[in-house]
Amino acid sequence: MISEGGAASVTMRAIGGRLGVSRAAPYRHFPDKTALLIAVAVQGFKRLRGRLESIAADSPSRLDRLLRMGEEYVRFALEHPAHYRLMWGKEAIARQDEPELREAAGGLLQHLVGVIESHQKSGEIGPGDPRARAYVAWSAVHGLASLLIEGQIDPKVEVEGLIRQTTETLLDGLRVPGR
Amino acid sequence: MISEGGAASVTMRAIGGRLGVSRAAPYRHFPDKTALLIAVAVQGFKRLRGRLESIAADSPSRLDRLLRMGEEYVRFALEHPAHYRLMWGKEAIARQDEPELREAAGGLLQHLVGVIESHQKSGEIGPGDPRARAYVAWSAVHGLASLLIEGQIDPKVEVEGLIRQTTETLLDGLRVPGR
DNA sequence: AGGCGGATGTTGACAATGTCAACCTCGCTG
DNA sequence: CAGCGAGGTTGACATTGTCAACATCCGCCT
Repeated sequence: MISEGGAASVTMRAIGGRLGVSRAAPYRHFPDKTALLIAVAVQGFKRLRGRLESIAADSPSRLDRLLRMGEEYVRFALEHPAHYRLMWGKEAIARQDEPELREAAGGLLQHLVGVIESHQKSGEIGPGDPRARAYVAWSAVHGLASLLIEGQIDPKVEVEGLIRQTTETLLDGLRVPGR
Repeated sequence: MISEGGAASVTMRAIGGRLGVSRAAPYRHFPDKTALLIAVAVQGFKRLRGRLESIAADSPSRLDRLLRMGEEYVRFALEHPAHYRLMWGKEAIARQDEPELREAAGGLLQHLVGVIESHQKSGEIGPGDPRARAYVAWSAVHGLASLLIEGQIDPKVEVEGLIRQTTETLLDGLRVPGR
């Protein structure tokens, strides 16, 4: 439903109708609309993580791996814009800290940190707190994904090229030894 | 109101009440709640642009300028999280392409492109489509700002350091000549 | 001065929505 | 076989965005 009509079209009543059930039925399964949306968001995080991990698995060749992970990340966001937006929007999900959400996002980060550490060991990425470097990498891809999704990027720009350039520039920066 | 109670607290009635006026009064000035929010978002873009331009103005020394612009960008987002979120959320602003919004955001981009071009001329940034390079830079700071605002970054991490590291890594990447 | 129009504001009303409470209705279990 | 709990239903309510009809008031034209 998110994909089809945007987050605004996701209403308790519509969910019920879609399932051939009444408007209040979802409340037997989720305490809140917020809780339901969080569950959907968490599922999104898990899918995204799965995709990134499968890339890391079948692409052992070194730096290539991080590059492809970044590209895949952005591609996921482009394929499921509404879903991706939901994963981030504290707007739609009006709640301070949902442990499940934090955990799902944390898993993603953890995976990235692991990859970065391995590249640091092989010297392809400069030293320094891998967590901080992971945040930097994450910022780059997340930022690009957001800009693309929100339509802030001139449609005339060739998207695949921009994605590649972003990931490569990021890697160039991370490669610099003295930091 | 956005700062105080989040975007959810911004209701037509509350706006009216705040101004000592009735609930429908705002409709004499904006056709829509969406239109009103867009106006607020546009104002946010203008303020942000103003801050970035003033930095560019009083910091003619070369690369330092881009660095400080990036830091200022993230700082703005941290100071006005709800406002910054509104500027991006297609969630809150359910509308396809609002020309005013696009124009405001475009202005920001244009300024950034100009700065990048000047640095390319002086050789501090590698050649290539300045527009594309601007998108890359924008992605980095926007991504970091988003992650910080949405509370995705471990609060134990020292924020100012992370901001600096992000901007420096970005610059390192942009500096690489052969791209 | 007098009147008129446009800008601004007000109240009443309506539909959509999230949510709760009271109630129903099975199928499984002690 | 009685009962209980999971799942479902309808009725109701407050909130909200929004429109229509009506009121008010200030400045301008004659």
